[in-house]
Amino acid sequence: MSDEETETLAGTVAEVKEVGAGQIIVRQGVSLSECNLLVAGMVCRYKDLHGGQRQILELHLAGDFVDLHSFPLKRLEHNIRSLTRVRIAIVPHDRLKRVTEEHPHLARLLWFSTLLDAAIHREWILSIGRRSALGRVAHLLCELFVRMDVIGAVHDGRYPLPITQMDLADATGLTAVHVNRMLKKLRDDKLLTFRNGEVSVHDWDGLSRVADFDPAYLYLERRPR
Amino acid sequence: MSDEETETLAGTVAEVKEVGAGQIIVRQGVSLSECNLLVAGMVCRYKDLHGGQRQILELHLAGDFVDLHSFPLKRLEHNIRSLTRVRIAIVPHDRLKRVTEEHPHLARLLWFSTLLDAAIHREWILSIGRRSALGRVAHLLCELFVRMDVIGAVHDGRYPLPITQMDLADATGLTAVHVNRMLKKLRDDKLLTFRNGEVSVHDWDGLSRVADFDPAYLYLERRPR
DNA sequence: CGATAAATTGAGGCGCATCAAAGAACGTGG
DNA sequence: CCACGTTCTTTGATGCGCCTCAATTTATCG
Repeated sequence: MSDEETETLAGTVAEVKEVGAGQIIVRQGVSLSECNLLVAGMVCRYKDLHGGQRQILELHLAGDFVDLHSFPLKRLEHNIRSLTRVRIAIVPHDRLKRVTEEHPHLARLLWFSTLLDAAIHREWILSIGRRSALGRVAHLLCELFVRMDVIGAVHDGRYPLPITQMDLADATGLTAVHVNRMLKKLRDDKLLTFRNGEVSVHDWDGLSRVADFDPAYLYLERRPR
Repeated sequence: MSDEETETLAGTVAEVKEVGAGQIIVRQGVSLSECNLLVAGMVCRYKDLHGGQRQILELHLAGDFVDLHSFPLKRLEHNIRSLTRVRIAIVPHDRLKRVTEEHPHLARLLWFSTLLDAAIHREWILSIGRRSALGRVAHLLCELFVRMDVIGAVHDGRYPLPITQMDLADATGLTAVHVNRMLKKLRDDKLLTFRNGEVSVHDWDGLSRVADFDPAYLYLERRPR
């Protein structure tokens, strides 16, 4: 994104607000007229079954345009909830409409951003469908390592992860008890430690191997305009 | 989509070709300069782990713009394979670029179409992560019923599904053996029959209940321009 | 510092996988 | 149109990975 485009996008922000941890930011089925750009903190998208089972669909970090897809979709079929205290920039749909019509390249970048979410969804389908419990946990923590690294949140192989093991369970399709056992195994195998809201990677190559991790799906390479 | 927009989009087609069953249409990682619009037949997107386990990510029916997301993404991180003999319309990226710049509303419709895929991905994450094996199979067959109905392929509660039980297994994160048992149970419970490449739904309400199916994620309602 | 939520560990059970083999459907060529 | 190989479906027997239930320890927060 060019500096000019960054400025154009920044100009669409109508308001910046703070929300506490554990708050529902967008509720499924509600008609929407604005999007939420996550400035600081962490949120998740999730869905529940009637039986009460919860599945987290994606984890979002600072910089993510959490519900940009509500612009074309008009409503969401899932909920969005803050995992920590968060700062959110509000972008009205009508401003997005104007900006995307006047700036085709920026429009494609925004489109790209929603497609990146879809690519992450697909990797999660693979993960939950075919990876072992250990592989699933390892893979998720690999993904977050790379995404945290992109936003400069990794230092000395460590990054903050202020969520519970139950959240990890809901993201991987496991139970909190089993996630705990898998984390113990990763720790015992000297691959990584997750403690006090921080992930510390000790052996990236070993971890990637267990996770069968390939960052290609995160589309990190520089792209032509 | 207006008649004029339909015509505009039709004008972007450079070529229509036929491909046999079981052919790879797009290979992961390859740089792309055109998209494939499925005119007839059925294709799937899938990914493999190094261990050889396969996961199908989405099933596509006639009318689906199978890899429209390659337009902004430039390459795909998964494969696309024909499940049956298919007819495909080829749309070059440069024509899409021109059309989307000149027709903002059509651009949003195309964006919407890729977001619908993402919504389907999310429902699959929920399905594979939290539904029972029976629920997963039932839910997938519910989804296909509704999508087949949209394209007018459902007659007397029946629709064609020319794929194998192994394909169903790869789509639901199960084994072919267990899918077979779940199909038997659905049959014994008089909910549906899947035989000779055709699904016959006997009890939609019962099936929906077992699947915990809610078609909201398919965004079927009419939307404002 | 007390209350509450989260992490940890153990014991036991179930759902789905794995392995195996027979039967049915399908495609292909004679 | 039938013979035949191949793929797909079906069913049974067995095992394991993850879930469930439960209790204790540790962290978090007002």
